[in-house]
This record gives sequence, C-alpha cells and structure tokens, in this order.
Amino acid sequence: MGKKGTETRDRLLDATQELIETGGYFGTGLNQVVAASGAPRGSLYFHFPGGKDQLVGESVRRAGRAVTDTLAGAEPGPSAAEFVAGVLRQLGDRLAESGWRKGCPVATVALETAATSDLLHDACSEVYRSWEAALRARLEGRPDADDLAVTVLALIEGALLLARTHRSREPLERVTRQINALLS
Amino acid sequence: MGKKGTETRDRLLDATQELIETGGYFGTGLNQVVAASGAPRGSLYFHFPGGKDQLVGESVRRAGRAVTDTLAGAEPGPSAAEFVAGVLRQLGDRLAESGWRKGCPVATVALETAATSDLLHDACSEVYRSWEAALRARLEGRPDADDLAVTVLALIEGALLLARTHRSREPLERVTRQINALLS
DNA sequence: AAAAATATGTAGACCGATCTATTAAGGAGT
DNA sequence: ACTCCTTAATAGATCGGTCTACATATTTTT
Repeated sequence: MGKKGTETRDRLLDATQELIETGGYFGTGLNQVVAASGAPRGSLYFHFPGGKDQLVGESVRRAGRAVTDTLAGAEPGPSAAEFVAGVLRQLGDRLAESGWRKGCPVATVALETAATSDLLHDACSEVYRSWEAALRARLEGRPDADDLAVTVLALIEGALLLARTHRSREPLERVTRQINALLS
Repeated sequence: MGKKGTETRDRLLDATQELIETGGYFGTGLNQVVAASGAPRGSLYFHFPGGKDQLVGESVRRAGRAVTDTLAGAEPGPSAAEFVAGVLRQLGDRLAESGWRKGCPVATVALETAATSDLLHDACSEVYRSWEAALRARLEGRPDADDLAVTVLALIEGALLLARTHRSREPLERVTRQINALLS
C-alpha cells in the first residue's frame, strides 16, 4: 500500500470514528463520511471492500485500542480509587468540551447492532473485554479483581450514558463520590 | 377518540416499543412499525401527526413509566442491596429470555438522538430522572441517597449494556456481587 | 324516528430524498 | 509499463412523509 493510499484510508477511519461516536451506526451515512474525509466514494470501497460494516468495525476497534492504551499506560502511582476518579474526570472533560457529543465511542454502536450485525457486535464485545482487562490490571492483588473490573467498567459506562443524556457532569460527579465505597 | 381509534393507537405504540428496544431509533423503520402493528400508514400519521419523533417519544415515555411503576410498586420488604439484586436478576431474565434483544428500552434511543432530536432527547432524560427518583425513594434515610441513586442507576445501565453486548449474564452477576460494598 | 351533515378513522398509492453499493474508466506514482 | 488508487455516474432499495378517496361512527336537523 502506497503512502497516499494509507493516508486516504486513515482519513476515512478518522472521519468515521468521529461521526459514529456522535451519531451512531445508522445515524451516520456514508455520504457524511465521504464528505468529512474528503475521499471519494470509490476509494471507500477500494480500501474497505466489506463496505460500511468493515469501515465501522475497524473504526470501533481503533477507538477501543486508543482507550486501552491510555488505561494501561497511565502512571501506576495513585490508588485504584484515585485512578478511576481521574478517568471519570477526563471523560467528563471530553464530553463537556465536545458539546455532549463524545461519550463512549463504542456504546451506541454496541446497542444498535446487538440484534443485527455479528461482525460489529463482536468488535464491540472485544473492545469491552480489552478495557476490562486493562482495568483489572489496575486492581491486581485484590481477591475480587475480576468482579471489580467489570463493576467499575459498568459504572463508567452507565455514568457516561447518564451524563450525555442529561447533558451534565452531575452523574459523573455523583458516581465519583461513591467510588471509595467500592474500592476502599 | 373512539374505541377502535384507541386500539389502533395502542397497537402502534406497542409495536414501536418492541421494535425500538431491539433496533433503536434509526434501526427501526416506519414500514416495520406499520407491518408489525397491522395498522395502515395513514392511521399512523392520523394518530401521530408529529411523525416518527412523536411516535417514538411516546413509546419511550410509556416504556419508562412502566419501569418506574415497577420500581416504585415493589414490596418495601428487603434491604436496599437485596432490592437492587432483585432488579438485576429480573433484568437478566428478561434480557436472556428475549435472546439478548431487550436490555434498557431507553438507552439506545438516548445515545442515538443525543446529538440530533431535542424532543426525543428530553424524553429519555426525563425517564432516567424518574427512575432515579424511584430508586432514591428506596434509599431514604441514607445521608448520600442522592448520590447513591444515580450511582445505582449507572451501575444497572452499564451492566445491562455489557450483558447485552457480551450476550451473557456474567456482567450482571459480577455487579450483583459487588453491590453490598456500595449499599452496606 | 328518518335523513342529512359532520366528525373520526382507515386504506394504500405515491413523492422526493437518501441510503449502501457497484461500475467502468482514467490518472498518479514508481 | 504496470500497479495502486481515484473519480463520478448510477443502480436499486428503502427512508419518512403526504395525499386523496373511502368507510364508519356520531351528532344535528327535520
């Protein structure tokens, strides 16, 4: 793959990632992706012969990998509770600064495609498993690390959903205040 | 409104409620609604002149009210932790029995329409507030009942999302095991 | 009480717009 | 010269929404 080809491919993935996080799978048309990326229609199907599902699938995995890396790469300094509080604050910043558009880059697609596309569905499932593993690594040593990792992930996803729906940081702040009870 | 008119209207709402819970807002076409309800297209726009948004909006509020009533009407016997555990078990049953289609009847629409339709968006927000209030009523007396209600709601929503995505009760079970730490 | 008038609801063909996907041809890079 | 990639026209299906004609109640008038 030549240089220009790779650039176009990346631009398509960037545009898709941005658009589906805001509008979801069905809410994002390929016309929008093509317009936002600047790439022509034909290039889309050259780089992603699998069509929309392949394009969105790779975007979701890409976005998921970025989060996993952030979670795994953070300094191991603070306590588990402080770590989660930091994640929630960071997510709240991102959500508010984006005008309540950018919550979880996976959740909308996961719910929309739960009943239809296995390809996308599996991609979302794997991303969540990957985040779960990254969180579990931060809770190492605790006897119930497995349960706790899933619980913390559920808490984060639920709080993000509520915060985005209410267009307010309030749910994130309330959850943050209760984290100590869980991770004490 | 005559008897037959009310019946048709209800059938349309029933079909919509069922379909959007599985497929979401954009994933559900009015053709599907019309086919599933047995009502003709014209009747849809007679009973819901506001079109798809009005139809889905009323469906969401209707589904939300049903849940609120269930939450508020449950016997006040068990402890808060046992109450939440019961809710999670019930949600898990519903999810599994529906073939992993029926999770939260609001979440998908809330995320899909967060950036587009204020009408639907507000409907989802109000439903969540109503559930939050119902949960808070079960935690009366605690000094941090406000924070706890939101936290429990976030936990439920997040666990449902993960369970639906993984097609497994595992996340619900793990969260259930951690509830005591939160509501001890 | 019969008949006319009005409201209520049904029925489905139809509209333009938009959707995803395909195609055949030509340009750019090496 | 040969592969890699772009370009734009277009196909065919489906989308939400509108329209007119018709049927069935309900009320008003006589």
